Amino acid sequence: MDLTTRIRRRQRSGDDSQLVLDYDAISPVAHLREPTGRGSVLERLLDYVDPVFDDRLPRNAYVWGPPGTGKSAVVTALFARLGRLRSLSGSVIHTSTRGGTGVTPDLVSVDARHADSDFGLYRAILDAVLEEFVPEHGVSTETLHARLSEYLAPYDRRILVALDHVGEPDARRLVELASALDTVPDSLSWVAVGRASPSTLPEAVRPPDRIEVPAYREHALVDILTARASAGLARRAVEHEQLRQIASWADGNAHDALSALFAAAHAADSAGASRVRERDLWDGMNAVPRPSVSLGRVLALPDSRQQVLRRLVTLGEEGTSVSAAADAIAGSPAVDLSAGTVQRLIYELANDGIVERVASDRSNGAGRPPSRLEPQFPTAVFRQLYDIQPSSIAEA
DNA sequence: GATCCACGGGAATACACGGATG
DNA sequence: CATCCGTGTATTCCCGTGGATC
Repeated sequence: MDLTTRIRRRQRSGDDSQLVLDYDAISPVAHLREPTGRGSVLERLLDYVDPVFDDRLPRNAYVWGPPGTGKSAVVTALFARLGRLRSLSGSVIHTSTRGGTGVTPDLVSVDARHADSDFGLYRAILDAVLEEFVPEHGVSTETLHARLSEYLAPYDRRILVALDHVGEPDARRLVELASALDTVPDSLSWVAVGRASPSTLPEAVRPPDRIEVPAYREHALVDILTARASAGLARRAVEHEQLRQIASWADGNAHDALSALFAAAHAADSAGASRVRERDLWDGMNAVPRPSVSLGRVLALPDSRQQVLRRLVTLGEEGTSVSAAADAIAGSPAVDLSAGTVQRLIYELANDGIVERVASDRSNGAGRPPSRLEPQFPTAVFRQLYDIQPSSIAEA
C-alpha cells in the first residue's frame, strides 16, 4: 500500500465503519493496471502497436466508442505497460537526451483536454520525452515546435503519441491537433482516442487504422463492478445482485456504473452502515444524472473551475440564480476570484454542458428571469473525489 | 524584453415583461 | 388585437492587463 492510499484511508470520516476501504479502488476516474473485460480490444491494440517491438513506428490510428467504455483505460494501461517493459528490458535509454542511440519509439500520452493550444501540445510531448524541464512561460510556441522537430530530426528518434479525449466538449478537435503535429518531422505518429465515429472526421485526418470500442455487455460490467468492489470495499459490503442491478441500470456505461457504486458505498459508509442497503443503492443510482458528464472531465478542468464547482455543489438557497451563486462562491474564503469572474466561469461551465441552466418557472415581474443551475455530473462523487485529492491534502 | 495565459472588467446583445400605440 | 417600446435583468463577447517565467 502506498502513502497516498494510507493517507486517504486515514482521511475517511467516521472511523467505526469499515465499509469503504479505498475510495480510489472504486473511483470512476481511476484506471486499473489491468482493464477488465476488454480483451479483444486489447488484442487489436497490441496488433496495432506491434511494430514498436521491432523498433518501428505504427501509422496513425483512431480508437473510438461511446463514453464509459474503457477506451482511455485500455490505451493508458497499454502505454504505461509498454513503457515500463521497455525500461525494464534496459535496451534503450529512452529518456536520455544525451544518448542518441535510442531506437525504440517513445510512447507519450497526452490529454487533449489539457493540451488546449499548440503550445500546450508541444510542451506536453517534450515534457514526456525530455528529462530536462520544459518551460511553461516565457518561450514562444515556435521555439517549442523547433525543439520538438530538433528532437525528432535524427533518423532513429521516433514518438508515438496517444491523444486522449480528442474532440470531447472542452478538448481540442482532432483536426487541430493533427495539423499541429503535421508540421513536425514524420517520425511522429499518433493514436487518437475519441467518441465520434470516424465517418464524422474530415477525410484529411481520418487515420488508416481504426479500432472501435463497443459498449460493455451487462455481464462484463458486473465483472468490473465485482473486481472494483472487492478491491475497495469490505467483504460482503455489497451483494452480487446489487451489482447486477447497477450494471443493468448503467446500460453499458462503466463510468456511470462506478459512479453509482461509489455514491452508494459512500452513502452507506457515512450513515455508519456495514453494508450497502437498498436505499443506498437507490441513492447511488439517483446521484448520477443520465446522461452524465464524466468526472474525469470535471476533474481535468483548471483549478479555478473546480473550486467554483466544489462550492457550487454545496450551495442551497444562495444558489438560486447565477448571480447569487457567483456572489456566494466569490464570498467563500477558499475562492480567490471576483464575483464577476466567478459569474463568467459559471456561464462558461454552462456552455460546456457541465452545469445546466434551467429557465426559472416563476418570474417576479421586471427583467429577464434568472436561471437555476443543475450540475450534470455526480455531485456527491465529485465532492468526495475533490476533497481527497492530493492537492487538498497538502493544503490541509 | 518576450511569451503565454488567467483574470477582470465592461461593452454589447438577448430576453421577458408590462404598458403604450396604431 | 397585433406590434412596438422602454426598462430591467441575464447572458455573451471581447480585449487589456499583469503575473510568472525564460
